[in-house]
Amino acid sequence: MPRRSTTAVPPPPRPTRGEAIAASLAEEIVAGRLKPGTPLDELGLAKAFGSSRTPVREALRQLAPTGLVQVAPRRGAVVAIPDATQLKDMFLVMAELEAMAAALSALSMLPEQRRGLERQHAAMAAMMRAGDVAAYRAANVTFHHLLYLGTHNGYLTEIATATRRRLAPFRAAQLEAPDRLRRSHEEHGEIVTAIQRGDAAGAAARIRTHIGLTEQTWSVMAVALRRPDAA
Amino acid sequence: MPRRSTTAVPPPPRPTRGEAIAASLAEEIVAGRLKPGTPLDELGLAKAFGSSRTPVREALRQLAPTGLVQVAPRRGAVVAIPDATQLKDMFLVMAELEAMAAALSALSMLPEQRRGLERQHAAMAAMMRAGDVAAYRAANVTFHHLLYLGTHNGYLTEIATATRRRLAPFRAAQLEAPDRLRRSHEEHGEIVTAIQRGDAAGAAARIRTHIGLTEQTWSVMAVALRRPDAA
DNA sequence: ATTTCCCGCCGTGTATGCAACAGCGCGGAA
DNA sequence: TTCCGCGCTGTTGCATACACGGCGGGAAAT
Repeated sequence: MPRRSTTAVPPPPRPTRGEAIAASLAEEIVAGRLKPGTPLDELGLAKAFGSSRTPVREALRQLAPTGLVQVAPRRGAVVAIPDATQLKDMFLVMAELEAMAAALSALSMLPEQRRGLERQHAAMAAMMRAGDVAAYRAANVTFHHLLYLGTHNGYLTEIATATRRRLAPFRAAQLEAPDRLRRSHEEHGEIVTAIQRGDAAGAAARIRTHIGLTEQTWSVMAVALRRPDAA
Repeated sequence: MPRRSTTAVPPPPRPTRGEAIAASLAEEIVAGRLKPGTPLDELGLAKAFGSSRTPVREALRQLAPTGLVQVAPRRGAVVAIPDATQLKDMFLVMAELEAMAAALSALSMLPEQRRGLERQHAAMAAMMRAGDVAAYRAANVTFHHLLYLGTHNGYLTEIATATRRRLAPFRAAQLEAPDRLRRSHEEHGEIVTAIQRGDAAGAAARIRTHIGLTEQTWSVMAVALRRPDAA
């Protein structure tokens, strides 16, 4: 369950209006309902959320550092459009972050965390067989999040999650590729095995491959997504 | 000429008031002039900066995700106080990010970047010999930044810089330790050599050690910093 | 017809005002 | 004397108002 986890603030007593809007917008963007390039008009959003411009502005400012939206000083905000280079950069870093997470998890996951990972993996097997892409995708987020938590490193968890979120809009369709679901699950299996074995290097290597393949799969579809305005 | 609004070309045309305040505050915090735990009163800051509360609020909201300040929903903002665990987490991630940067740089630095790195290192030798800690510290930031730039990976540069900034307030005194300046420079030398040799693994290993030692040095002084100004 | 300049509109940046909440000290009761 | 409740004050959250700047459309000149 991908819960927003800031560094170490366990009780978010009462979310402020701006935070609520930020969360809502982030959700919309990550889910792909707000497409890259969409202009985010403050007044429009304000009316949509039934508030004034102030909380909307705060939300946008809050989202900007996450990379989900891009704000130009006097020209307003749009849903972020990373170019191909940036995406490649992010995938590379992502692979390393995940590798680090896998390695750390292999070493320091607690027994019940290991069981949880195993359970998650098993559950995904069923989804894979059923061809339920939506469920698998959701479960996949959890799977990787379990890896992060296994590191017992809050900061790593934080930036890995952020990177994953930021990449999410561009991986939406990635699991749709015919054989991808099965292979993804296979790769997960190898990762889990390595982790259970305490094989840090092996787990890291396996997940690098995993992300690398994900990236390649994505590249294939990238062309289609590339030109939003060429029409 | 078709208007090409590239997204990641950051010469900020005209910084807005909020951004200026955010930058200023960040500077103050990183430099250690605003100590962790200091409450950041909106109205007070507004008067200090000669503006209204609005830009100050934006600045604080903007700074919160960077981790430099912590904002409690209805209780205002304070200069961030990471606990020891968080700091350890961050140092660990930092070490890996730098390792990754060093490895990538070893492989893909351009000739003139390599020359620049060498030059920077040479300049720091002089500062080291002169015992000019302030200059060395500033140059050190540049040194590591050159490493990031050498990767030609914008995202890595981004998060490594962010992490370094976030850690900065807690390393302010770190180079003060007697022999640290000389050893730091020695380690830099080994890193540079490995990079020039194209030895990615070696560079990564060297810099892991470098950061690790930094962390240890820091731990020693942590005790002193822990007490909230008992003196 | 095309290009260029100017003007008006829309949207953002900033200031101010109002309401609600949090912290805190004071007074009263046990 | 100590503990609890209550109102007060300061600060934040949000809304509204005002000013500046950018952008696009239209008109005029080439």
